[in-house]
Amino acid sequence: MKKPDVVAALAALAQDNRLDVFRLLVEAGPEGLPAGQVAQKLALAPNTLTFHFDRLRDAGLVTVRRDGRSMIYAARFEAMNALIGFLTENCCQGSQNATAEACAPAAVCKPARGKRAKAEA
Amino acid sequence: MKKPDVVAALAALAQDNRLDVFRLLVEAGPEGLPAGQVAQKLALAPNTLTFHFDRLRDAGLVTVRRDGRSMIYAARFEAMNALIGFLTENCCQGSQNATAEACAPAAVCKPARGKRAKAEA
DNA sequence: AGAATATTTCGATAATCATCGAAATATCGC
DNA sequence: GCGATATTTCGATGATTATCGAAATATTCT
Repeated sequence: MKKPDVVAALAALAQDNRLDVFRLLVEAGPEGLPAGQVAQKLALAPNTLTFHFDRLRDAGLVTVRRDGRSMIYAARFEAMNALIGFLTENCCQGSQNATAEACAPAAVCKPARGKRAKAEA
Repeated sequence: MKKPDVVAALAALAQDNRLDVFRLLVEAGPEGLPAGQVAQKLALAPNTLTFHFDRLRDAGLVTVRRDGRSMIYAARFEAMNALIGFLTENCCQGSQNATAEACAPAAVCKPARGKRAKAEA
């Protein structure tokens, strides 16, 4: 993943509603969700949602396909992993220098099936 | 790490120059770097750089301390790890559903001392 | 074809952002 | 205290952003 793509992905996720949208799609899994369902769950105007979907799509974080009159959006886990990979490699090293804090090793993409532990907030 | 903090951190990193600044600080390690040195390495005007530092600082991604007439900025690895943790937990699950692509497990904060492998681009 | 549903496109608007030049502040060495 | 160095503050500016209402497009059903 090259830097411009990383910046684009970060920018796409750096917005309240968009982060919610993406998280919802992640939770929904590879099947994805129809735009309307996302709009309803997050209480977003359909045109505003289109705006956000476009940005997530431009950043390569989601895909769309049509199903009847619905548009089904789905998270691209591949892209998300590439992003995390970049951040990990480029923005989280030097940890062995760190004093006490810092760098609790953690696995990327843990199984976490059953309604994960509410994620703290 | 709560969602607003996550959004703030993502926004802070979602800018070309700022991502460079942060990466430089990460590379520099906990010791940090004087503002002037960062300005020089990245060819940024000092006032512009202050602007970016402020944003990184508001997002909790860097710290400052004064040393003589220099201001020394340093990356907060702790915050970076929290961010990666959030993304991993909240935005990278459902992987076991994923078909082939997706979710190559990787360690957060690998040692990576000797001038890491150029990071692809 | 015509009504209904799902989503997108268009145009406008207020807010935030990145950058700049000029001036201010803090610290050092003399 | 004075000149020099390092960085920040201030004010302005053009660009991008998120949201909205209204209209357009696509698809299904009858």
